Amino acid sequence: MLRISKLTDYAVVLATELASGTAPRSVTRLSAITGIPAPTTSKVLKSMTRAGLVDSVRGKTGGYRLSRPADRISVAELIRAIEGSIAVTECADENDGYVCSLQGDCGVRANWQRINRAVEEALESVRLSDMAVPNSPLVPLLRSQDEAEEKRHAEALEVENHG
Amino acid sequence: MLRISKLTDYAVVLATELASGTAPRSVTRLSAITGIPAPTTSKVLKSMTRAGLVDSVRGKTGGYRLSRPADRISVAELIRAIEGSIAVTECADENDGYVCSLQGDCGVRANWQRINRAVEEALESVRLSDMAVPNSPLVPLLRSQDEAEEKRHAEALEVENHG
DNA sequence: CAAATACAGGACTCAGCCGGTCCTGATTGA
DNA sequence: TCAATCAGGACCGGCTGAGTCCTGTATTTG
Repeated sequence: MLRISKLTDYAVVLATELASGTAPRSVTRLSAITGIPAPTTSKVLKSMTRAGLVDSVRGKTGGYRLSRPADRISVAELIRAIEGSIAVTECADENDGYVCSLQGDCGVRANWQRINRAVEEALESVRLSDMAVPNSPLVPLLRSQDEAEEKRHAEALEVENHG
Repeated sequence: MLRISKLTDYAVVLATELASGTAPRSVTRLSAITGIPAPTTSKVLKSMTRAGLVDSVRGKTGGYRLSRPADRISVAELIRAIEGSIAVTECADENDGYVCSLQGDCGVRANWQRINRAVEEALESVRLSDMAVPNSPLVPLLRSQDEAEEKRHAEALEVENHG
């Protein structure tokens, strides 16, 4: 799993759609285009508005439009808009006043926080404009040659064990 | 959010503990050490056993122990052991026979899959042995200087909008 | 001004699953 | 044989994710 919510997925789809024009489009319209149920579409867009990612225009010719160019909106921001903060583990949420019920000094905690940062930064680097392109060269996460090599090794081992 | 489950967190904690020795340790023992409730500890270890990450030994002197050296077990494997597959979005799950209810050719889908891969590879590169060390230099995910620069820029903008 | 169209902001519901417990075997060491 | 241990379920309660709906407010248009 390691899931992001369905609503977040919708947010990305809607944002991608909005990226294709500048005139505000209504919930009804966007719902029809994307296939996302109207009330849900509305709900998602409201969250995005509060997060400052889209602007809303009321009245007869109103609707929603991106508040910034698509290359200035990151996937991480979209996730945050819908889900609050990005925290892989409860104890990795740096904003939260969470107290761990397990043994006090589990060194694991600090490491989760770093993994979390890593994931967050990866998502930060993917922009809405990248998502709009069907096969853009996204996030070249693999770092060095040798790390890739080690990885392949680990995967090979794993196959042995699973197969 | 973008959460992994609490159980997965437990799995990492337990595995980390197991990494500190080779003799099998019982659920009771591990529960006492980690602070994780015994039945839950048992449940998690059973999943890990099925996934081939730990070996179980029955009988009076039985218990659990790692099936491999800690540097041969990745965080990704632990996650998979508990949560099945690693899939950021439902539609990004390559194993699943999921049919998207939205409009047919959303280019977003392929991109989610790639983000997913990126995250998965990042988690694959983090090993249990890394988690055991309080402050190991984990996943240097940031790639190039300029990307980091652009990121900072985006964050600055975001602060403006939130403040 | 009045009507129609849109968004804003909640309250509300329903289902799924996560976290947790417990029970009944099977296995093994003493 | 007895006690300790794991195996494999069933089971349950509560949270929250996904979705709907209702009331209010803003804006355009005739």
